[in-house]
Amino acid sequence: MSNLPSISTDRVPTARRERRKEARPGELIQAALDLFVEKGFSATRSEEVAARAGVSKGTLFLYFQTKEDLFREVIRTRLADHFLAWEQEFEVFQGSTEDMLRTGLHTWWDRIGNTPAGGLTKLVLSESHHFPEIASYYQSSVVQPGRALLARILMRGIERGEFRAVDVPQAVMSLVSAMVFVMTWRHTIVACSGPHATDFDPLSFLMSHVDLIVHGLQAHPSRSAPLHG
Amino acid sequence: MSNLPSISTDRVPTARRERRKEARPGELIQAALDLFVEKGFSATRSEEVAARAGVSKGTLFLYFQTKEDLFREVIRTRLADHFLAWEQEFEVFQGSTEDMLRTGLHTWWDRIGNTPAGGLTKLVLSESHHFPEIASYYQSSVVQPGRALLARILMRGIERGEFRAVDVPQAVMSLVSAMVFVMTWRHTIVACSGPHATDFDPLSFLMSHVDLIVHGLQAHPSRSAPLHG
Amino acid sequence: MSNLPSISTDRVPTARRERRKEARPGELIQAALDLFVEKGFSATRSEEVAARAGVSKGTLFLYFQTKEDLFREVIRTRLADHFLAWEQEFEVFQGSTEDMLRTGLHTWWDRIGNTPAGGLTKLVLSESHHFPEIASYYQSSVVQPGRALLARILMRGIERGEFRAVDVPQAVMSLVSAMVFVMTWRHTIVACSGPHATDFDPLSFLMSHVDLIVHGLQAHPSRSAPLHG
Amino acid sequence: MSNLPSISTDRVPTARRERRKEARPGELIQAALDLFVEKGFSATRSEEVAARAGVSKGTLFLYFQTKEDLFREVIRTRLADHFLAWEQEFEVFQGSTEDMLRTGLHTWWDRIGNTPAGGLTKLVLSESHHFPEIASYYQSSVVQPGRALLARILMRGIERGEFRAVDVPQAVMSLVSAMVFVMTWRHTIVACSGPHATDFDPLSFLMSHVDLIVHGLQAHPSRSAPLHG
DNA sequence: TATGAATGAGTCTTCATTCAT
DNA sequence: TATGAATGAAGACTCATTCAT
Repeated sequence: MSNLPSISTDRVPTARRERRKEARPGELIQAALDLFVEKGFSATRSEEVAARAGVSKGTLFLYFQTKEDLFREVIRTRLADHFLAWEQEFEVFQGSTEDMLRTGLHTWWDRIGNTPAGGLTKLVLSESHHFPEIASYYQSSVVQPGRALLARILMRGIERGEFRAVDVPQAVMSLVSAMVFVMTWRHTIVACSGPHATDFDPLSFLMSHVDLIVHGLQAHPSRSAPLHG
Repeated sequence: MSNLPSISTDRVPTARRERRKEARPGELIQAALDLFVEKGFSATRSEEVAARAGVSKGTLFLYFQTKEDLFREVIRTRLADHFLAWEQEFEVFQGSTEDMLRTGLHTWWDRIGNTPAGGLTKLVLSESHHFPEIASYYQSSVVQPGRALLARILMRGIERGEFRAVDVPQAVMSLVSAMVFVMTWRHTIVACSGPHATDFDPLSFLMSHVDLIVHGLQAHPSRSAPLHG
Repeated sequence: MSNLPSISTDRVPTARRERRKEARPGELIQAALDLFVEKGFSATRSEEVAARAGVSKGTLFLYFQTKEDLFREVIRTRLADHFLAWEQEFEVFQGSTEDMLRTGLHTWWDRIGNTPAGGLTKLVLSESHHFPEIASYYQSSVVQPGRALLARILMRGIERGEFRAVDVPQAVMSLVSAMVFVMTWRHTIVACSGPHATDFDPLSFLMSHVDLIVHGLQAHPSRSAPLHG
Repeated sequence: MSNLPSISTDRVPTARRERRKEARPGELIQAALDLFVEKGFSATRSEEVAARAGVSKGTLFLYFQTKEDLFREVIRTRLADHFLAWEQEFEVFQGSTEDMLRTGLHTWWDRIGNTPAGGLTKLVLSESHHFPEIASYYQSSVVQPGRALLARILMRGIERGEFRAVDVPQAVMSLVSAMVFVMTWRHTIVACSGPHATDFDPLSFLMSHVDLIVHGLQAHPSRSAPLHG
């Protein structure tokens, strides 16, 4: 691996050491995400994160000033940075707003909710007393953009005459509450109760929830109801 | 049950000191509830709890084996013991199931959600990694009874023809998610963001949420909705 | 020892535990002084201090908030608190001011310079970069009072016509410099060079220094010189 | 000695890079001196020294085995090597010994005391616990030569009948103490107290000190003293 | 020669819990 | 019952030094 053809220039950053430098942060963030979600933020020792990423304690602090910083980066790369893509997908979506909501939540579940990243929300809640700045960062970089995106979807429905002119921010929260809830549930009750947790399937709950919300939102609820009866 | 007026018990506390002895656990639990909610569980030192209750550190451990034990007792006396009363109120309720839902959530908000006890849910979530047993206990003594109570209400609505025959457990969760959400929100985002948190009023959100859910639940949605009455 | 006659009241703080509480701070300060002077402040681990005082690490922090705090207390009790007594001795001194100076420095050498406390000055110098507040504290609680006391002595000499009307603050510094010097020397050069340090006796240097300050080097300094020729 | 104009040495550095190679140690030493004095020895990270000298961390360790080595070299090149020149100046001095003392201290102040090199003494004191060898080295290569030089001056005064036949080594120390004192003071108290440190001017103190040493405090010291002339 | 990524030893402080009184 | 002095485990972060390139 370190014997790449030395054809081109004599000082190309090809060496193992060089390549690691670019890969390290991502490896550390991945290790941190897994361990934080698995054991909690405070309960995870920074040395464990380093060890799982295959480096020593000191190396971790070469890339992240503090453990809190690492946490912030995990949130940024695993949650906050997704919004740009989502907003673009929103722009090009064709179809009914009801479908949009279902597709949106389904996609979110696949990409976030049902992945380790879904555990971050609970971590932020758990550590908000100890690390208020993290909670603040999460609020501004994840919650606000998320609410804004959902609000645009609901307004699209209202503008197109698909939905009633309900209080959009409140309705957004009705959706957010379900998303937060399934993430929290998965990493609390399920993690503790184990097997009999099968009486609650997050994705099917999300779809039922959207169903309920949409029926509640519909401008002409009578016709469409049979679709999901 | 042990909090009945002390008329017929076998230990009538005559002396002042005697009375303190019996009151101690309650005073400690109250102090613990307030401090845990205010500062978080791990951030609250046992000595602080003792001090607020007016006793010394050692005395706290005379009544509760560990800090975790104290936490469990707080949950039991401040949350779990409420369900008996609620179930009785449910039996005698007269009126539409929609009213019942609104009244129920409103009452819950006044008695639990908007009191320090409402902060316990977030504490349980936050500490579930450290104390899975407490999460389990909360699940069986608070969540399950709560879900059962809400399920009975929804089934009442369906039986009386007021609601569609939706998936009851899922719909219950749609309600639970909002309740959990407002409690969590109050003690996380609001606590951190401060003033501009005024864009979210928990009670009005709850009512909006019920509104949305009920519209989604209604058997004949077209007639009933004076949209924002 | 713990079986003292239980005659008087039943709750006298006679017990071993009680008595220790009052003795502990002093024991810890003594242990800290010895170790700090012996090994340096930073090089002394707090656990060592505790161990030398015969207690555990935690106990140290029961009496002193931080290691820096402990340092400050060492300075206060071993240096700063002496000034009151010295000022009283100054008031009642009878005799020539030259004698006063000699007696003062001699006393200082016996009580401070030649004891472990004499090592504190060098510690303060050494740690002034890391703990500027300590240097500040030392400056205001030791240096300033010390300079003030010496200034009063010199002014007494001037007022009584024994001394020339020299620049008092500067002359004070000439004395201070020697005091600081002998303390520093003892704990630096001597500590490192070992045996051949015998070419420098601090006390006799101090006396020679006073002699020089009072009489100067000049070959024809009038009448008074013969006194100490 | 090795800093003579590079005329006749056997290694004439032709290329620019070649010149850098030879200049490196000096640049690193200069950077180290400045930073050590400014921030203290242990508070200065090796990387900072390298950075200020315009090289990378690794390069520093190419020229100096350890940080302690670098410290030793700073002392050698910036202090120890001055004595040769001073001794030559001593030989050719014309004038009274009192003038010689004044001139000597004044020169020392300009060339050492008032330059970054003056901070080295305090560094040696501060780090003597950690690096006793350095203190030893300083003692033999700076203190002893310094004392010897001052002793020769005093003895000149005695031989020429200008001074009393005092104990020369002790009197030397009286001068040394002031020199050490002003260097220490500048880099400790002043660095911490800031502005109001203006009540102490090192050079004027040095001159006052020489005045006192030479003339003494006495009120009637005969003809010789044009008191503040 | 020069670089800079990687290493890992070392320490203060908190606080739940105990137990002598 | 009540006290409060004492215990001791546990973990983040720095930086001199190395060595692969």
